[in-house]
Amino acid sequence: MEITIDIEDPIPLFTQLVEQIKAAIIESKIKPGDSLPSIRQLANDLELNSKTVAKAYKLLERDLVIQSRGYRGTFVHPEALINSKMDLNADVIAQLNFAISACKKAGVTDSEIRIAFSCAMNSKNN
Amino acid sequence: MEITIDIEDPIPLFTQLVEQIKAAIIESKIKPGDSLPSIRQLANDLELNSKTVAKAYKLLERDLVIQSRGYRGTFVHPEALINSKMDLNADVIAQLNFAISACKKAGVTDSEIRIAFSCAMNSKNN
DNA sequence: AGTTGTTCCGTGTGTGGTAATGGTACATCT
DNA sequence: AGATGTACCATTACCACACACGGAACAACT
Repeated sequence: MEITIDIEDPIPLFTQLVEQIKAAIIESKIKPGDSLPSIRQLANDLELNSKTVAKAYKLLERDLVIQSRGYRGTFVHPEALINSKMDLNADVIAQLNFAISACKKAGVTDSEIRIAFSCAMNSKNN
Repeated sequence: MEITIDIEDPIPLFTQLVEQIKAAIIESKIKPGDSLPSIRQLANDLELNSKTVAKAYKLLERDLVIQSRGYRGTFVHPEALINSKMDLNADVIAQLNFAISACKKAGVTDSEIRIAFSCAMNSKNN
Protein backbone atom coordinates (compact mmCIF):
# COMPACT_ATOMS: atom_id res chain seq x y z
CA MET A 1 0.00 0.00 0.00
CA GLU A 2 1.80 3.08 -1.22
CA ILE A 3 0.26 6.29 0.02
CA THR A 4 1.56 9.69 -0.93
CA ILE A 5 0.53 12.83 0.91
CA ASP A 6 1.16 16.18 -0.73
CA ILE A 7 1.24 18.97 1.83
CA GLU A 8 1.24 21.60 -0.93
CA ASP A 9 -2.00 20.22 -2.35
CA PRO A 10 -4.99 22.39 -1.43
CA ILE A 11 -6.96 19.19 -0.82
CA PRO A 12 -7.12 18.55 2.94
CA LEU A 13 -4.69 15.89 4.16
CA PHE A 14 -7.35 13.67 5.68
CA THR A 15 -9.25 13.81 2.38
CA GLN A 16 -6.19 12.71 0.45
CA LEU A 17 -5.84 9.79 2.82
CA VAL A 18 -9.48 8.76 2.49
CA GLU A 19 -9.39 8.96 -1.30
CA GLN A 20 -6.18 7.01 -1.63
CA ILE A 21 -7.34 4.23 0.64
CA LYS A 22 -10.60 3.96 -1.27
CA ALA A 23 -8.63 3.92 -4.52
CA ALA A 24 -6.36 1.18 -3.20
CA ILE A 25 -9.42 -0.91 -2.43
CA ILE A 26 -10.98 -0.33 -5.83
CA GLU A 27 -7.71 -1.31 -7.49
CA SER A 28 -7.64 -4.41 -5.28
CA LYS A 29 -4.33 -3.44 -3.77
CA ILE A 30 -6.04 -4.05 -0.46
CA LYS A 31 -8.72 -6.68 -0.05
CA PRO A 32 -11.53 -7.20 2.46
CA GLY A 33 -10.19 -8.66 5.68
CA ASP A 34 -6.72 -7.21 5.26
CA SER A 35 -5.38 -5.36 8.27
CA LEU A 36 -4.53 -1.70 8.10
CA PRO A 37 -1.68 -0.01 9.94
CA SER A 38 -2.60 1.56 13.24
CA ILE A 39 -3.40 5.24 13.46
CA ARG A 40 -0.18 6.14 15.21
CA GLN A 41 1.94 3.94 12.95
CA LEU A 42 0.48 5.39 9.76
CA ALA A 43 0.84 8.88 11.17
CA ASN A 44 4.52 8.17 11.74
CA ASP A 45 5.07 6.72 8.27
CA LEU A 46 3.37 9.62 6.51
CA GLU A 47 4.73 12.21 8.93
CA LEU A 48 1.23 13.29 9.84
CA ASN A 49 -0.45 14.08 13.11
CA SER A 50 -2.25 11.10 14.55
CA LYS A 51 -5.43 13.18 14.77
CA THR A 52 -5.42 13.65 11.03
CA VAL A 53 -5.15 9.93 10.40
CA ALA A 54 -7.77 9.23 13.05
CA LYS A 55 -10.16 11.58 11.26
CA ALA A 56 -9.65 9.78 7.97
CA TYR A 57 -10.16 6.38 9.59
CA LYS A 58 -13.30 7.58 11.31
CA LEU A 59 -14.79 8.71 8.01
CA LEU A 60 -13.81 5.47 6.30
CA GLU A 61 -15.45 3.49 9.04
CA ARG A 62 -18.63 5.51 8.77
CA ASP A 63 -18.72 4.77 5.04
CA LEU A 64 -18.31 1.05 5.85
CA VAL A 65 -15.02 0.89 4.01
CA ILE A 66 -13.00 -0.19 7.03
CA GLN A 67 -13.82 -1.74 10.40
CA SER A 68 -12.04 -0.86 13.61
CA ARG A 69 -12.20 -3.80 15.99
CA GLY A 70 -11.16 -1.76 18.97
CA TYR A 71 -7.88 -2.90 20.39
CA ARG A 72 -7.43 -5.64 17.83
CA GLY A 73 -6.66 -3.24 15.04
CA THR A 74 -8.38 -1.97 11.92
CA PHE A 75 -9.42 -4.08 8.96
CA VAL A 76 -10.89 -3.68 5.51
CA HIS A 77 -14.66 -4.04 5.55
CA PRO A 78 -16.14 -7.15 3.88
CA GLU A 79 -18.15 -4.97 1.47
CA ALA A 80 -15.48 -2.34 1.13
CA LEU A 81 -15.36 -2.66 -2.64
CA ILE A 82 -18.98 -1.62 -3.12
CA ASN A 83 -18.92 1.03 -0.43
CA SER A 84 -15.76 2.62 -1.79
CA LYS A 85 -17.55 3.41 -5.01
CA MET A 86 -20.54 4.94 -3.26
CA ASP A 87 -20.56 8.66 -2.81
CA LEU A 88 -22.57 9.64 0.23
CA ASN A 89 -22.05 13.29 -0.57
CA ALA A 90 -23.86 12.97 -3.89
CA ASP A 91 -27.11 12.16 -2.12
CA VAL A 92 -26.56 14.93 0.38
CA ILE A 93 -25.89 17.47 -2.33
CA ALA A 94 -28.98 16.36 -4.23
CA GLN A 95 -31.14 16.72 -1.15
CA LEU A 96 -29.80 20.15 -0.31
CA ASN A 97 -29.96 21.23 -3.93
CA PHE A 98 -33.66 20.49 -3.93
CA ALA A 99 -34.37 22.53 -0.82
CA ILE A 100 -32.17 25.39 -1.93
CA SER A 101 -33.52 25.72 -5.44
CA ALA A 102 -37.03 25.67 -3.97
CA CYS A 103 -36.04 28.60 -1.79
CA LYS A 104 -34.47 30.49 -4.68
CA LYS A 105 -37.58 30.07 -6.75
CA ALA A 106 -39.57 31.49 -3.86
CA GLY A 107 -37.43 34.63 -4.14
CA VAL A 108 -35.30 34.08 -1.08
CA THR A 109 -31.96 35.88 -1.18
CA ASP A 110 -28.76 33.86 -1.17
CA SER A 111 -27.60 35.50 2.01
CA GLU A 112 -30.95 34.80 3.64
CA ILE A 113 -30.59 31.15 2.70
CA ARG A 114 -27.12 31.14 4.20
CA ILE A 115 -28.41 32.69 7.41
CA ALA A 116 -31.27 30.21 7.60
CA PHE A 117 -28.79 27.42 6.96
CA SER A 118 -26.49 28.34 9.83
CA CYS A 119 -29.60 28.76 11.98
CA ALA A 120 -30.69 25.25 11.12
CA MET A 121 -27.19 23.88 11.67
CA ASN A 122 -26.80 25.47 15.08
CA SER A 123 -30.21 24.45 16.33
CA LYS A 124 -30.26 21.26 18.34
CA ASN A 125 -33.15 19.64 16.46
CA ASN A 126 -31.41 16.44 15.53
CA MET B 1 -43.72 57.54 10.81
CA GLU B 2 -41.10 57.58 13.53
CA ILE B 3 -38.20 55.31 12.80
CA THR B 4 -35.31 54.87 15.17
CA ILE B 5 -32.08 53.23 14.12
CA ASP B 6 -29.72 52.02 16.82
CA ILE B 7 -26.18 51.71 15.53
CA GLU B 8 -25.08 49.93 18.70
CA ASP B 9 -27.73 47.26 18.21
CA PRO B 10 -26.21 43.99 16.93
CA ILE B 11 -29.23 43.66 14.63
CA PRO B 12 -28.23 44.78 11.10
CA LEU B 13 -29.39 48.28 10.23
CA PHE B 14 -31.34 47.21 7.14
CA THR B 15 -33.13 44.60 9.29
CA GLN B 16 -34.09 47.21 11.83
CA LEU B 17 -35.54 49.30 9.03
CA VAL B 18 -37.50 46.39 7.57
CA GLU B 19 -38.91 45.40 10.95
CA GLN B 20 -39.94 48.91 11.90
CA ILE B 21 -41.68 49.57 8.62
CA LYS B 22 -43.55 46.29 8.92
CA ALA B 23 -44.45 47.19 12.51
CA ALA B 24 -45.70 50.60 11.41
CA ILE B 25 -47.97 48.92 8.90
CA ILE B 26 -49.29 46.41 11.41
CA GLU B 27 -50.02 49.23 13.85
CA SER B 28 -51.76 51.09 11.01
CA LYS B 29 -49.42 54.05 11.30
CA ILE B 30 -49.00 53.64 7.57
CA LYS B 31 -51.78 52.39 5.36
CA PRO B 32 -51.92 50.77 1.94
CA GLY B 33 -51.47 53.36 -0.79
CA ASP B 34 -49.49 55.76 1.38
CA SER B 35 -46.27 57.00 -0.15
CA LEU B 36 -42.95 56.30 1.48
CA PRO B 37 -39.96 58.65 1.55
CA SER B 38 -37.44 58.10 -1.21
CA ILE B 39 -34.36 56.04 -0.58
CA ARG B 40 -32.01 59.00 -0.56
CA GLN B 41 -34.32 61.11 1.59
CA LEU B 42 -34.81 58.42 4.21
CA ALA B 43 -31.09 57.76 4.19
CA ASN B 44 -30.51 61.42 4.94
CA ASP B 45 -33.09 61.54 7.72
CA LEU B 46 -31.76 58.44 9.45
CA GLU B 47 -28.13 59.27 8.69
CA LEU B 48 -27.71 56.00 6.85
CA ASN B 49 -26.07 55.12 3.58
CA SER B 50 -28.51 55.04 0.70
CA LYS B 51 -27.41 51.48 -0.08
CA THR B 52 -28.59 50.32 3.31
CA VAL B 53 -32.04 51.84 2.81
CA ALA B 54 -32.18 50.50 -0.75
CA LYS B 55 -31.50 47.01 0.58
CA ALA B 56 -34.32 47.30 3.08
CA TYR B 57 -36.73 48.59 0.43
CA LYS B 58 -35.78 45.79 -1.92
CA LEU B 59 -36.58 43.19 0.69
CA LEU B 60 -39.86 44.87 1.58
CA GLU B 61 -40.83 44.92 -2.06
CA ARG B 62 -40.02 41.23 -2.44
CA ASP B 63 -42.24 40.47 0.52
CA LEU B 64 -45.02 42.49 -1.14
CA VAL B 65 -45.08 44.96 1.71
CA ILE B 66 -44.24 47.95 -0.45
CA GLN B 67 -44.39 48.71 -4.16
CA SER B 68 -41.81 50.78 -5.99
CA ARG B 69 -43.39 52.39 -9.03
CA GLY B 70 -40.10 53.32 -10.63
CA TYR B 71 -39.71 57.03 -10.96
CA ARG B 72 -43.02 57.79 -9.33
CA GLY B 73 -41.89 56.84 -5.87
CA THR B 74 -42.55 54.01 -3.44
CA PHE B 75 -45.90 53.15 -1.92
CA VAL B 76 -47.37 50.77 0.62
CA HIS B 77 -48.64 47.60 -1.00
CA PRO B 78 -52.43 47.03 -1.08
CA GLU B 79 -52.06 43.80 0.87
CA ALA B 80 -49.22 45.05 3.05
CA LEU B 81 -51.07 44.29 6.25
CA ILE B 82 -51.28 40.56 5.58
CA ASN B 83 -47.82 40.29 4.07
CA SER B 84 -46.20 42.14 6.95
CA LYS B 85 -47.24 39.39 9.30
CA MET B 86 -45.85 36.63 7.12
CA ASP B 87 -42.38 35.39 7.84
CA LEU B 88 -40.76 33.97 4.76
CA ASN B 89 -37.62 33.02 6.65
CA ALA B 90 -39.55 30.73 8.95
CA ASP B 91 -40.57 28.57 6.01
CA VAL B 92 -37.05 28.57 4.65
CA ILE B 93 -35.59 27.51 7.95
CA ALA B 94 -38.16 24.75 8.28
CA GLN B 95 -37.40 23.45 4.83
CA LEU B 96 -33.65 23.48 5.39
CA ASN B 97 -34.07 22.00 8.85
CA PHE B 98 -35.82 19.02 7.32
CA ALA B 99 -33.10 18.36 4.77
CA ILE B 100 -30.31 18.90 7.27
CA SER B 101 -31.70 16.67 9.99
CA ALA B 102 -32.22 13.98 7.36
CA CYS B 103 -28.53 14.24 6.48
CA LYS B 104 -27.48 14.15 10.11
CA LYS B 105 -29.52 11.04 10.72
CA ALA B 106 -27.77 9.46 7.73
CA GLY B 107 -24.49 10.01 9.58
CA VAL B 108 -23.21 12.90 7.51
CA THR B 109 -20.73 15.13 9.28
CA ASP B 110 -21.59 18.75 9.94
CA SER B 111 -18.62 19.95 7.94
CA GLU B 112 -19.61 17.67 5.07
CA ILE B 113 -23.06 19.18 5.10
CA ARG B 114 -21.54 22.62 5.00
CA ILE B 115 -19.37 21.69 2.05
CA ALA B 116 -22.33 20.20 0.22
CA PHE B 117 -24.29 23.32 1.01
CA SER B 118 -21.76 25.70 -0.50
CA CYS B 119 -21.54 23.34 -3.47
CA ALA B 120 -25.29 23.57 -3.95
CA MET B 121 -25.25 27.33 -3.54
CA ASN B 122 -22.51 27.85 -6.09
CA SER B 123 -24.01 25.54 -8.66
CA LYS B 124 -26.02 27.27 -11.35
CA ASN B 125 -29.11 25.07 -11.02
CA ASN B 126 -31.66 27.78 -10.51
C1' DA C 1 -33.26 70.45 -14.06
C1' DG C 2 -34.17 67.50 -10.50
C1' DT C 3 -35.60 63.20 -8.53
C1' DT C 4 -36.92 58.44 -8.91
C1' DG C 5 -35.17 53.31 -8.27
C1' DT C 6 -31.43 50.55 -9.83
C1' DT C 7 -26.83 48.77 -10.83
C1' DC C 8 -21.95 48.68 -11.29
C1' DC C 9 -17.26 49.39 -9.39
C1' DG C 10 -14.79 49.25 -4.98
C1' DT C 11 -13.00 49.21 0.59
C1' DG C 12 -12.88 47.78 5.38
C1' DT C 13 -14.24 45.25 9.61
C1' DG C 14 -15.86 41.57 12.13
C1' DT C 15 -17.49 36.84 12.65
C1' DG C 16 -17.35 32.04 12.12
C1' DG C 17 -15.93 27.74 10.12
C1' DT C 18 -12.22 24.43 8.52
C1' DA C 19 -7.94 22.22 8.78
C1' DA C 20 -4.09 20.88 11.18
C1' DT C 21 -1.30 20.83 15.00
C1' DG C 22 -0.17 19.51 20.05
C1' DG C 23 -0.82 17.36 24.70
C1' DT C 24 -3.10 14.26 27.89
C1' DA C 25 -5.89 10.63 29.42
C1' DC C 26 -8.92 6.51 29.34
C1' DA C 27 -10.29 1.36 29.18
C1' DT C 28 -9.17 -2.73 26.91
C1' DC C 29 -6.86 -6.01 24.51
C1' DT C 30 -2.25 -8.92 23.32
C1' DA D 1 4.45 -3.41 29.44
C1' DG D 2 2.95 -1.96 25.14
C1' DA D 3 -0.30 -1.03 21.67
C1' DT D 4 -5.07 -0.27 20.33
C1' DG D 5 -9.09 3.29 19.14
C1' DT D 6 -11.16 7.13 21.29
C1' DA D 7 -12.16 11.34 23.93
C1' DC D 8 -11.17 15.77 25.91
C1' DC D 9 -8.55 20.16 26.33
C1' DA D 10 -6.27 23.77 23.44
C1' DT D 11 -3.97 27.06 19.52
C1' DT D 12 -2.73 28.73 14.85
C1' DA D 13 -3.60 30.15 10.09
C1' DC D 14 -6.59 30.79 6.47
C1' DC D 15 -10.74 31.85 3.85
C1' DA D 16 -15.58 32.96 2.93
C1' DC D 17 -19.18 35.79 4.04
C1' DA D 18 -22.23 39.64 6.10
C1' DC D 19 -22.57 44.26 6.83
C1' DA D 20 -21.90 48.94 5.96
C1' DC D 21 -19.86 52.44 3.51
C1' DG D 22 -18.56 55.43 -0.80
C1' DG D 23 -18.63 57.06 -5.68
C1' DA D 24 -20.55 57.00 -10.10
C1' DA D 25 -23.70 56.23 -13.75
C1' DC D 26 -28.12 54.91 -16.04
C1' DA D 27 -33.05 55.61 -18.16
C1' DA D 28 -37.41 57.54 -17.22
C1' DC D 29 -40.50 60.18 -14.96
C1' DT D 30 -42.40 65.21 -12.98
